[in-house]
Amino acid sequence: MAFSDKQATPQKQAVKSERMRSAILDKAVGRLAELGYHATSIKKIAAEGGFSIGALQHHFPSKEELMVAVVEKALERAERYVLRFVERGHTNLGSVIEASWDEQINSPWYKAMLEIFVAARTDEALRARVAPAIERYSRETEARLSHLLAPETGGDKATFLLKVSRCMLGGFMVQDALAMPRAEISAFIRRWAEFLDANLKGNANG
Amino acid sequence: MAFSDKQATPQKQAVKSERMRSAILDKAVGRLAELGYHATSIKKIAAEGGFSIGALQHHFPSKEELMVAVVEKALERAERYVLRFVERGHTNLGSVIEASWDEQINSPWYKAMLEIFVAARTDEALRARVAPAIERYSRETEARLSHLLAPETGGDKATFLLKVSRCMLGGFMVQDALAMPRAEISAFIRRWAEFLDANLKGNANG
DNA sequence: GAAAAAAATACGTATGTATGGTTTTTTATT
DNA sequence: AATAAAAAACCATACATACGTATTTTTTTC
Repeated sequence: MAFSDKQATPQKQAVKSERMRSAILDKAVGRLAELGYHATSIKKIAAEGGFSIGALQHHFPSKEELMVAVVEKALERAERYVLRFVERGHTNLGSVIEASWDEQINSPWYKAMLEIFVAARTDEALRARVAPAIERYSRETEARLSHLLAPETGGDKATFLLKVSRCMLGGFMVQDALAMPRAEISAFIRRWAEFLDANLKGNANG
Repeated sequence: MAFSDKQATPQKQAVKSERMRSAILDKAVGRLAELGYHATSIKKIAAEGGFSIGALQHHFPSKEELMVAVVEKALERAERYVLRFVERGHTNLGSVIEASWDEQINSPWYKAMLEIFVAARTDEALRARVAPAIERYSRETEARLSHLLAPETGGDKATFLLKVSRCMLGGFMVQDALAMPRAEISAFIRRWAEFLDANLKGNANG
């Protein structure tokens, strides 16, 4: 018993630590999605999350460190989402995109990531930390998808249109969706999904 | 002489005022594009522009007022740009888009507008002021373009793909272009332009 | 001399981080 | 096995700085 205690307890700290880290990240994402980058402060995250500034600083020594961690976790989630879709056999891009609009783009994690991306455009140090994660995600996901998505068309065109769709949804949310009623938004997304499928089924060039 | 002076000068104040207004807007755009929304302060604009905070406050009583003015002027410029293109007879969307990437999306005015859009997502008051301008721009531009762009296809599909392109370029700049070498960026844009033209020349369904 | 424009300063608030102290968990010693 | 030392996790406060705006004063235009 004493023996097993000594072997079991050494993980207690690591578990607690990981739990706190995760809680901080969740709160950070919530605040970023709701308030935006420039209104999301370390103090607000701590206060609203119920943990101290000291604890936050211990796990993420600076705001930059925290933001990088958010992006990395958000990209992991996005990667898992797309792969899960494809591995289930949904090879038509249209339905993937239409579902992504609700479940991905409009999720707190994506919105938080977007805030950080925009901040990174004008923050050299932040961009240098974030860019590799984006690049890796983009490369790996596309490589894995290229032979899974619509294999009869070679996958190349599908991969291209997936990237286009990703950009399109992101830009749409930032620009147009800001001033558009819900019904129009989903109609627009649906039309794009239909356009995609029609374009991928018909021919194999591209 | 005194008489002619009195008649010539009554516009002096209005001219000066307009000049100052325009100078402030230009500096604001420059700072927004370079530093981002949260690092663009009234004080920095004033200091770097060489005018006092009082002058700035006189023309734009609040930061929100200034941001709204930037968006309105930016949208005017964007509208003029597209219309000029089409009125010159460039009816193939691909070339419009390819040129837009360099001349529009990567211009300070667009970058500044994007910063404000993103800020507006989480700033209810700002969004309420900005949304009508976006909506008007979107509506009017598309209405005027729908019968000018690729009229043989009915214009509807072309208008749709123009909107898609706008969103795509915006999202691309925010997300992917952040971590992409220049050569890859322009290759991607070119491929999209070619895809557009192929898609609009071939058939008229959509 | 009245009005508009521009300037200067002051105020309250919030930010990110550095610092020093407390508690909890782990490791080492006996 | 018990306990002391070390390390990791957590906490509270202080500091320098920057923000947007309100206020008051000066200058320019009419």
